[in-house]
Amino acid sequence: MDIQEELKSAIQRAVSELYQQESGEVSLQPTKKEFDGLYTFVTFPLTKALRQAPAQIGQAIGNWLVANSEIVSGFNVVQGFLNISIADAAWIEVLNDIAGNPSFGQLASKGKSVMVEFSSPNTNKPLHLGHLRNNFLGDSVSRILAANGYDVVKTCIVNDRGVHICKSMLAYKLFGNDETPEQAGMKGDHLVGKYYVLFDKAYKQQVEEMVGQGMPKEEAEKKAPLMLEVQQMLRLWEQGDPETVSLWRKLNDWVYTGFDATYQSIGVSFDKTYYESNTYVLGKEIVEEGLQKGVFYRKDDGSVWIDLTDQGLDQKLVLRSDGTSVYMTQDLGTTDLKYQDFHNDRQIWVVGNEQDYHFNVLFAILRRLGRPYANNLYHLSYGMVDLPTGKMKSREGTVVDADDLIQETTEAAAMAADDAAKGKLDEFTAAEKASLFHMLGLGALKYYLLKVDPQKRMQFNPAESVDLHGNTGPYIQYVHARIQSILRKATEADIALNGNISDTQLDEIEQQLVFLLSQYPQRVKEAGDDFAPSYLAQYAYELAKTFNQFYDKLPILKETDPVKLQTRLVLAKCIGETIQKAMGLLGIEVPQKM
RNA sequence: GCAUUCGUAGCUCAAUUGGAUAGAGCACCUGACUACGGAUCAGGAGGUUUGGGGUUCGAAUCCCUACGAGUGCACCA
Repeated sequence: MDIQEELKSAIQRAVSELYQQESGEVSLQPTKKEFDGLYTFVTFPLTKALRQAPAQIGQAIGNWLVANSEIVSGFNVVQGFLNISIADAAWIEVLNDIAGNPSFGQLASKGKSVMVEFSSPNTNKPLHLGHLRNNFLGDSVSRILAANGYDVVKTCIVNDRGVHICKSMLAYKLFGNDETPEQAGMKGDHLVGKYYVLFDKAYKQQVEEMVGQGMPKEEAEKKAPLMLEVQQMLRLWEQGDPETVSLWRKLNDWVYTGFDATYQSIGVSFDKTYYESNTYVLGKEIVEEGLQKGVFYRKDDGSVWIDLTDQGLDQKLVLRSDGTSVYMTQDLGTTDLKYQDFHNDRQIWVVGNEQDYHFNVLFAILRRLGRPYANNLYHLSYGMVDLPTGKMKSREGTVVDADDLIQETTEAAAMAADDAAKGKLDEFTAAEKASLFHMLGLGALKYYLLKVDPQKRMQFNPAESVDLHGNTGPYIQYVHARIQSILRKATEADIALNGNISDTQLDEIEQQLVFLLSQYPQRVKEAGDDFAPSYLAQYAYELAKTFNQFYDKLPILKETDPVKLQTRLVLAKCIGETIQKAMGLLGIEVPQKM
């Protein structure tokens, strides 16, 4: 039973019977805590059409509902707000429905597919905090879309070629002495990152020396021997020079091994990985096509452009005068390629907001080219992650490394367990403990990054991110463990959960909990519509918090009335399952014990 | 300069998309049957939603404006 839908249609009937008018779409909102009731109907919008005072309308509809709807048990009117209370019997029916539906919250298949592209790292350095926000968002949005009934394809485009990786390659060639990750005792991505930093140091030094000898800085930056060598290396790579290519392979392989370990550690995977070294030449045919269609135009020097000034955008280059492609050309090509590979109904990119303009232009071009998919593209843009000390800058060494961060949060969880778990983990093996602490540490981190609106720039406070109290991942994980403990005790006491609860009187907080549970599918939908994991983070917290209040207020196992005992156990079980599902959509696992 | 995003408690974030007395957590105070798991719960204090104007029954939310912050405006990716 869907109480909300029934209420809506009941209100529509009320309006048409009482006033002989159509109310149109009825929208309900949760009642504020200080008032009685769980659903609120706002009557202000009806005042004009019905020519009555808001409170009068509320009274009339309220009376009608109590008289004509079985699910409505009472109401009160405050100004123009009609607060509606629902009968216990209806809540129990809802709870029985939820308890009997294993796929509660999984919405019906849409018969449509969506591609989510995220992560998309460069291969010259390890993943850092900013990447984590990206990965967590992309992974979570993929799960949310799947729960919304889409077939989801997760992709990653690895930027494995270009000047940046040549910098690491050159530094390795000059200073590396054939060092391997094993010898260095480092993950491959960290080792390659080390040489990237070394390059930058050596390069800066060269530039400084040249400036000291009187050369303007800009000129020195271009003419520094190291930079010239990097560019030569890139040319050699493009020509397929065997030595260069083999060095490139070696370093990239190390990086991939390192990335794989990180991805596995954070629980992220992809259905398909594209490599830019394979796709960077794509898009030139599209430029031809655009010229023929008159979407693009060629300048005298041979470069190709599109004029988007009528859309408030600029003129944009799509092909250089020497015939080589730019970023935009490649993205046109890969977008087409991805569509040819999977024919997804929608494509989503999880990319930082510094590329907002790029995606505006990309989508505009694809629309003008008449691509059939062009109206179903979406850039999930997210803000940067700042440190309390300011902005992260990789060259200044102020980045927070992803692997280090996960290790720190895991250690924090382990330390907290020492004084909090108090013997509950005694039967755990060392490996089980390690995996639990990883689950908790990662849960803290993911929750911390996902609970805020993606669009907003956010601040990362290391101390807060490992906090396990209050509005945090571990708080919610704790509630799940707590519920499992209760259910275990029930089993030990031979209390069977027969699932179907008979009518009984519910406490206010129990109603509140069933109400929250019943909201879950709608939250899943909203999170999918808005690509907003934060909705589910908040939902999980709200559910966990309300459960704790319930737990504190009412006995469960100590309850003597068998019907109430049964009701509370089923309620607890459903809350545990829903917490697990909601957290699962954030990519966060929940423990049986902690 | 142009474009764009943002500005909410001391700090980090919410606010069901225009609804009621703007809510949580952290930090700070005060309390809770020797815990059905205290990684908890109850309470206190903390706000002119950056300032100013407008729209309307009603604005943190929409419009205008000033101020402040971020990002983008490469024949880089």
